[in-house]
Amino acid sequence: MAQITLQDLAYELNISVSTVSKALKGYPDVSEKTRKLVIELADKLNFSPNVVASNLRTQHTKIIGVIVPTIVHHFFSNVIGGIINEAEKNGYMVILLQSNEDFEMEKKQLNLLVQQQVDGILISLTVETKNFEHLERIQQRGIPLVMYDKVAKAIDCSKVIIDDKKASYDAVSYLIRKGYKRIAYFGGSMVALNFSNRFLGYKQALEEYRIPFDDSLVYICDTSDEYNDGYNNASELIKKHGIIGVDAAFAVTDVIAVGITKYFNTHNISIPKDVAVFGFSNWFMSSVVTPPLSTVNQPGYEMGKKSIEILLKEIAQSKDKKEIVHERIVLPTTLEIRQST
Amino acid sequence: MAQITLQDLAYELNISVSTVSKALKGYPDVSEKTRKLVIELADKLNFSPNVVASNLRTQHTKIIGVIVPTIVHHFFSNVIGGIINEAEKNGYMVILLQSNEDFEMEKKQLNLLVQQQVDGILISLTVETKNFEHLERIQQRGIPLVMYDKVAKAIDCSKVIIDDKKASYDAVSYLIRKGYKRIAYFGGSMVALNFSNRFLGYKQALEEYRIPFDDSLVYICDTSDEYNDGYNNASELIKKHGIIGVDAAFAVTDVIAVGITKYFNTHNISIPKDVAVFGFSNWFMSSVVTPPLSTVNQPGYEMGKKSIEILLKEIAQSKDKKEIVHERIVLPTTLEIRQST
DNA sequence: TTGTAGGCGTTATCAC
DNA sequence: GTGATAACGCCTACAA
Repeated sequence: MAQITLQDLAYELNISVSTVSKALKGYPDVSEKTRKLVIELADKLNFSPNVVASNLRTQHTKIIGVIVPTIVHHFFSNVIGGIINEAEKNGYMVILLQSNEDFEMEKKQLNLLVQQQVDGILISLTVETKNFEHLERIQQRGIPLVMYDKVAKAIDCSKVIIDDKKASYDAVSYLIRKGYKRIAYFGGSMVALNFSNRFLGYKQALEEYRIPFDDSLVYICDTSDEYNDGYNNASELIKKHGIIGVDAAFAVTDVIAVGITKYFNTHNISIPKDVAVFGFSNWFMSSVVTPPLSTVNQPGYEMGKKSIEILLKEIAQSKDKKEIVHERIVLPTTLEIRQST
Repeated sequence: MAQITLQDLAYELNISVSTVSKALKGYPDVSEKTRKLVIELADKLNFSPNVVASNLRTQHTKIIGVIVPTIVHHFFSNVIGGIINEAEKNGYMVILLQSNEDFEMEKKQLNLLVQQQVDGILISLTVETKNFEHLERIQQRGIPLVMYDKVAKAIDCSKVIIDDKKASYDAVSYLIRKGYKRIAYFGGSMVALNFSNRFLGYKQALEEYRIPFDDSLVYICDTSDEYNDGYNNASELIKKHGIIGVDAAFAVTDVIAVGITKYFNTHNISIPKDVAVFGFSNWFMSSVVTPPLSTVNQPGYEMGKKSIEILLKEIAQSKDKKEIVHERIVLPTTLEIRQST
């Protein structure tokens, strides 16, 4: 079934293609009568404009590219939801790509997006990303770029993040103020900036409240199997310190915290009486485990929404050749206190 | 920063545009020497072909459109993951749209995808979708269309689904064989085909094992607040039947089941001793609640993967003008038996 | 082996 | 108010 084009309409009505085009786009300089005629026929024939032709002509695609480390992830799927909803409201569509935390993939995908002539790019970096030439190349091309969640300091562009250090500082301070003194830390690979910042927040809180930092309370979990690693490390923790050597555990993700919870629950360690547990992210799950988990509320949807808002603004600015000023948005996190602390 | 084009390369090398094009695309009829020259220069200048121009010319975009009811949903984000991974492996990109269970949105989005000249469309229908003209129009246009999860019988296209009726029949049969006789049903709106099928499976199992169907054991939960509605309906259930009038609850989603679990846990009703609980979907969460939930394993990733495999096949067939034969894939579900039953 | 030329469907400029 | 014409950047017969 051949697509029907402006030409077909023009031919049918015995007018020129340009008039048809103008009529359809509501240009003022076409008579009411012909406009009606055109629109009627277009409707009747179910005309659907070919946007790739239009894109070629107008030099923009109304498509934005989004790269995300992993889609199947409560936080990121929220981000994506925020991005897509907001994009659509503004007449943009989203091409979604998943880097799987693979640096080479990230580079390749950025190229694909460039070739696709996307109007802008939203990216959360992989953990591996230490070299930023591919990102610089995007900027040299003049394609607006906004980073979210996992960002690169070295690149001068708008960024939307949370303050990981502060968030974990807040959580740990809360624990301390509640009277907990021996607070274990369950982290993820320090290679990831987010995680190392959360560690910094942990240490800062200890310091500020003059609680000695104890290396033996720090456990690093494998991020690819957080639940079981949380469980196993909780077991290690208790083996080493017993129930009296530790009174709280701060985990850097909810899944780790849930693993810890599981271990405690199955080994007659009462939460929070024997040991309190604090998570990070506020996944739905954290509200339904027993006991419900105190956690850091990480605003994924807002992060997506804000990111694309900024991107869209920069796209507009760059089209108008206005100077674009980069923003750095730090979204507030809050503590969701439940029964585990 | 102006994009660099084939013309620029041609000019620079003093050869024709078509030779450059051929060289870049590895055509056999260009000399080794010029090919090298071209590729070198392209690399040096960081040339990136404009695929929208190419798309216009070749009449395909290597983009497929995906419409999903909701992104922030464990099952669907798995589906999306499967789609995107498989698409990328085959050189396709994905435009992701979210219908939010809104029929008008669905129609509009389908139009957007048509205008965008996507090579194919993957869709899971909204609950509201009772009229299928918009889908027929897609097919009239000759755009390959595959439906997954929520499909329309009336439309003749490939479909990838699970057998909801059988899955719930299996679950309930399992309960019966385990000795449970008073099995409550916690469903979702019967307007949704998936849910009404699950209800049918429930009834079929009862029938087959000659257990009388009892209306008062059926509870319909509000799908927009499953957790609380599961909780509240569990309360209703116990209010009406007490602990002796019911010995199991089959819920049509894991979230409902978790709500039920919560109610039982907080009201000293022992799972599974007093009442067993069975869920549906096998979200991660179901494995970490207390007690771990028996549930139906619903293969989201595979559904996405299979859907796009079929779509890609049909795209190829339609390009080759081969006759395309529609498939109907019913992905197997399994029972994940844990400690709640 | 290389080049010429036409066209994909739309939009924008400029004449009429 | 309308229409002719020239791009946008690439691909591909076909010709040289």
